[in-house]
Amino acid sequence: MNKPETMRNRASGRVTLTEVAARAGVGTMTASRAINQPELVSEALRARVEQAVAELGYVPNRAARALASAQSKVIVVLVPSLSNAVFTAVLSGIQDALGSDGYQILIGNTRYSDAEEEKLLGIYLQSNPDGILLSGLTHSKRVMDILASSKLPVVSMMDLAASPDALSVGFSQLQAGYTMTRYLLDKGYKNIGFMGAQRDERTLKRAEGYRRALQEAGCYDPRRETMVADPSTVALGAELLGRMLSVAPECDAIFCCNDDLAQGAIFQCQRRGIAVPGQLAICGFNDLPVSAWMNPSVTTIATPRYRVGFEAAQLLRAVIRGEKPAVTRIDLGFTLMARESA
Amino acid sequence: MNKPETMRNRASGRVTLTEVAARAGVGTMTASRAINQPELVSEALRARVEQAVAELGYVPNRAARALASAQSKVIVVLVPSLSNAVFTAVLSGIQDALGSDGYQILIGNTRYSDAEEEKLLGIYLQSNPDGILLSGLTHSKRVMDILASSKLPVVSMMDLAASPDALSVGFSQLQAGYTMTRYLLDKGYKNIGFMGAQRDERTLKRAEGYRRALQEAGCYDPRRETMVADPSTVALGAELLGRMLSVAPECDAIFCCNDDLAQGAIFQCQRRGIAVPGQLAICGFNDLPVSAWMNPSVTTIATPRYRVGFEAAQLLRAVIRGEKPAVTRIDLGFTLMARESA
DNA sequence: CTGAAAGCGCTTACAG
DNA sequence: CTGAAAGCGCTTACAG
Repeated sequence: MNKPETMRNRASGRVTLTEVAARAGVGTMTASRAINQPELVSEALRARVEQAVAELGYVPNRAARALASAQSKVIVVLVPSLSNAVFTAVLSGIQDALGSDGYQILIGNTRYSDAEEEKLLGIYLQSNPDGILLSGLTHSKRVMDILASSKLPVVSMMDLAASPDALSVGFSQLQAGYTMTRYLLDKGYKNIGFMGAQRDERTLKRAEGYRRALQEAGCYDPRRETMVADPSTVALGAELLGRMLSVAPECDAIFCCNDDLAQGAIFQCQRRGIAVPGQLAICGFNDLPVSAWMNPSVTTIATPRYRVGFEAAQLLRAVIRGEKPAVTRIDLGFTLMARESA
Repeated sequence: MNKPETMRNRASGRVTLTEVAARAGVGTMTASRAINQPELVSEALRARVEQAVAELGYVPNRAARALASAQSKVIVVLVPSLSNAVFTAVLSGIQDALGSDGYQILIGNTRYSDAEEEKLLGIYLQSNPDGILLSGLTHSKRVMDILASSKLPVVSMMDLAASPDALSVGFSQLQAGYTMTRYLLDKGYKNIGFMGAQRDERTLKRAEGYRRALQEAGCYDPRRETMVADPSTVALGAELLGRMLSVAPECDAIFCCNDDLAQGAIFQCQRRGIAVPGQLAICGFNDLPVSAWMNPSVTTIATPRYRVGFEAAQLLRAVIRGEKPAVTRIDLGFTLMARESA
């Protein structure tokens, strides 16, 4: 009566659509339609199939569906960090934009490494994704090649692409760096330093904006620029402040490429008895949660990361559906938050 | 010569194993073996297949593999939050433990919601995962039912299960809450308050430890307990401090269920001119990055979240491989960090 | 509105 | 060490 052991071995042991259909007394593909396109099926039939699903505890097999339909409903997201609150906010935006649409989001953490990005991309491409969300504009040659040969739609997040052919959602990192530096100049600071970590694309662009503003004002001095490859943390901010002050004690203001650096620098000043902003002004970037509350509160650039994720996901979805987006470069801007520290 | 249009329609357009095999002049399944179990194949053959893979740019189709092998190599991870640094550290640990093994990690953010947890579980079960990593011990009846009927191996993270039949990796949240409160009592504080957010399982257990210690010492007063459902943030800590002080101005110490609450409370004290710990001692939980650096530095409990993720993933993998683990309840402990704020 | 047939791209037994 | 056949669980044309 039962199938012989060897015939059962291949099966997953789960309830299949065929069993649901049999129970409902319909064909397999009618059952499929009743579940996936209920509007194309008679009311009574839908009810019968639904009941069979419930009774049997049927769970669709996504792998089978992906294989048969050549559509995975998977979207790959690559972010450089999960410990950075900026990118977890981006992820929230993506989830909110995509979650309800049956998409599965594959999150890859590249840890600011090109090699890791290549590896993750290779692995995630095996899932035959419908589209890709990438952080930043700049990627290794191999990543660009892989992306090109995959022919998949890609949206870049956090910065604005130069070419309107590329899809991007974010704001000008360079502009933001420039704006913050201009703010410090307008406040009368002259010897303005820059502290950067990670050497990632966005930090470098902010530094470029910083440099440009100072050069225009005729007070750029490369001695006042400190850039390290380590990840951005409060501890690093504390350390870099010491380094900066020993190299360039004349600094009257420091622009930190991220808020955690600024927070660490301020804590270090407090320990050393340096008044902020009295003796030294310090500002950050991103407006992380602690910045508005600590004393002194941190002057910074608030960035629309949640919306970046949300809009990027929306844009990608539109392209996947075959729409030709009117705007390919979505500028979400940024906001200078003038507070106590600078 | 070409297949008619209608025959091609179903295909994904990607290079298949069959094409790789043809190019290498071997059978499909030999090609499969050369790729997946190269040690079972002759050196020369492996080289030929490898070359064909490279020339054609072959990317395996994960859905097809999952379907044919009834093994998805997918592991589902459900965390209650991504903005909480505790869980991003857990995720890092999981990735490090699993990443190199070909596992794909499906991350679900339940946002501290039972309904969301049920929904995510239902969706992720469609991917036929090999195992599940869950945060916490307590879940809704529906989640427990779904889990049971899935028959999948499950490891609970962050706390220790009562039963040795369940797999769990973490530490005793209750013990930790007790320990912190004992520390405050030993320092001579009598009117010790508790500030909690989220009302999640772990917060409730820490509160229970707090209560137990105070009851033993004969100085428990429910008026000094403030618990809200909102997510734990610095801003909330600042707000709750105000609330606590208006209800129970006699407080001489406050135990916050999370560091961000403690940080917010301390910032608020600074704004109100309340000396910490002179007039009011404040301590937190989890040892988040800012806590060691701010002034005053925050007395807290350091929790081994990275290792929780790492060990939980290892344990799950062992069970998936069919091993019977010697220890089903892995206690990673916690460390009291006595600093300046209490 | 409903269904039988074919096929998605791979792997599992099995045989040589 | 190597391979032809069957099948995983679903959906896509196509026909009625």
